[in-house]
Amino acid sequence: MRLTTKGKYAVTALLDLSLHQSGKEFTSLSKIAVRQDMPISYLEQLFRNLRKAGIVEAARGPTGGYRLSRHSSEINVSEVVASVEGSMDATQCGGTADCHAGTRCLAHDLWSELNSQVDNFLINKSLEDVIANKRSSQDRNKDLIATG
Amino acid sequence: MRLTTKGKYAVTALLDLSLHQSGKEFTSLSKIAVRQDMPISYLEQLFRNLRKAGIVEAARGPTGGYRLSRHSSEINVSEVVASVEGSMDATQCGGTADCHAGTRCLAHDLWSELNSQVDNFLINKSLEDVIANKRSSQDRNKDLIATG
DNA sequence: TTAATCTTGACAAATTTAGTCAGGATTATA
DNA sequence: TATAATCCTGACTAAATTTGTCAAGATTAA
Repeated sequence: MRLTTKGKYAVTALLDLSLHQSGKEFTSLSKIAVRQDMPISYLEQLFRNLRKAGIVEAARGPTGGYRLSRHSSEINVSEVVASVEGSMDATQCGGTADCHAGTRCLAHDLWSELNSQVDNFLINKSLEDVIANKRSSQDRNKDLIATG
Repeated sequence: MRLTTKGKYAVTALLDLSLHQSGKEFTSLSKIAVRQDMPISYLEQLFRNLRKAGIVEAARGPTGGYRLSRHSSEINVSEVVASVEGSMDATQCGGTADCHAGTRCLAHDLWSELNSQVDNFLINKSLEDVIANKRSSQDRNKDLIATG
């Protein structure tokens, strides 16, 4: 089970894309790179995978860049992470249950269950959900200021 | 967030220990190594940490080995994993929320929530629980055979 | 035509994981 | 007391993975 900066960069980059996308225009990687403080050449590598996975669309040339293929409510965090770093599977055997001399190891079911927990959580989190939580916390602060 | 063979070995080794411990006797690493097909020198490294964490007790000399410090129902998987590979924290910042130019990044709350999910799950799983699940699945098979 | 973008493949540095090794300390048993 | 089985410790190494970099090309708005 691994969740590295690769997957985290991908999620954050898409959140940035989502926040700055109004309508159908494209956002360039250089803008994301500056705003989120990420190496642009690394982003290029990640967006290759995001495009292959059908999560973003690209346009070349000036005014080009990337945009989400679907609405942010239709993209979940699990598929984003999976697209750049493969399955987060926690079992030693990749689910085949041949982790110990051809049969399932003592802990196999434990890791399987952990997989389900994590998957369920991430599949049910859309990019929109993540942004909404972020907003609501900001709104709370605004309210505090507004109401003094 | 990482869960590598280090943590998985540790959990499996303790499950083995728990299964073969009747009373207060000690089990040698060489037996665990053979039964679970793990490198003994690697186990030595892991058991250092498990001992420091107060999860196992050691005895030297012939008839020596390791045993659980507490009952298997009082040892949870989270502390076992943590003792050999440190926190599984998924945030980029280690929880300090300074992941993006000194302030929290767009995804900070998401990874924090993921942490809680995983932690809650693993803290509430004792070694005994894991073994019980294993047993119950075996029992089910026995029942099938017994009832023909 | 130019410059800004994406596109692709290969490469490289840094870090982490996984595992080894040699020697020492302790202790039950013969 | 000698022996052998164990734990104990620190340092080391090899392999894998992560985290990038780089160069050259293709596309396209202005």
